Amino acid sequence: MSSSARAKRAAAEDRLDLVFHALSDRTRRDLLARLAVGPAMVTELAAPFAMSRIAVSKHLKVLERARLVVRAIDGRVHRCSLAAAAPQDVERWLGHYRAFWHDTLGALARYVERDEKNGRE
Amino acid sequence: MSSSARAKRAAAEDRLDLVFHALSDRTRRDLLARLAVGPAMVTELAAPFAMSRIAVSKHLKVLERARLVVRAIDGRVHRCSLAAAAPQDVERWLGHYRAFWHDTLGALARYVERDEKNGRE
DNA sequence: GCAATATGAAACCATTTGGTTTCCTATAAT
DNA sequence: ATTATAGGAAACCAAATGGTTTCATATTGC
Repeated sequence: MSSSARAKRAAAEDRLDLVFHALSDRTRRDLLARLAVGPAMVTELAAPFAMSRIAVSKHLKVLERARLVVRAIDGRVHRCSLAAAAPQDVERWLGHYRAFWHDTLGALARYVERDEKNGRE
Repeated sequence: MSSSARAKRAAAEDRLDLVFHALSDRTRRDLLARLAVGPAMVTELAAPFAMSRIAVSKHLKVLERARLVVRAIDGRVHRCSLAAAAPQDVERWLGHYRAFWHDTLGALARYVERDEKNGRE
């Protein structure tokens, strides 16, 4: 149980790595913005950018790994769309800091405390 | 005006790059968590980690560049603390996606629209 | 069947990243 | 004055990033 909890925690950390890294690139944020308007295929997504289609394709893969984007393959067309579900772990993580920034300190301190108990490393 | 608006926007984008990148590393997130408990000097911050002080120092520099952490030099001691102010741009950015994920689509579409008008690129 | 299209795979390249170790410089403390 | 302490700087290294180009593979349209 403690071991599975640790495993789950490690996975959540990985997800945070993936999501934050995915968001740290302007091109990828632009792709998300475009996808927010509606689904699109890869070529369509790549068109507005001053870089090769392959480069955009790689960015899409990063977004997919972070599970921010999903892809439905239909014949030769790959239709990409924003993942419907919010990244809960990210929201949760940021929530603690928002609490800190807004009402100064309490919530995050509690978070860290809980964290220690939960057998971090 | 439109040129200065563009410049400001580019700066905001850079900030997003910096902040998201800073958050994409587990060590750095752990540092933030530690700092949320209270200010600390570099050696103190480095102690719990299985890496050199210099490595932690570099991570701190990344957090500083993203303006998530500030440093007050007092004699030979560098006292680091969480930046008091929330990264507004980040909050704003995420806010739009939160809106999308929660009430599906509307807010983000509006965001993108406004974005186009505001002379992106 | 054949040409055009949508896409990925592989190999490559320069730069950045996350680490290290080995110095060097201030400031304290005794 | 000497020694211990807090810290950065520089040089280095392996691995990951963000690009590229070239080639390969399905699918679709005629």
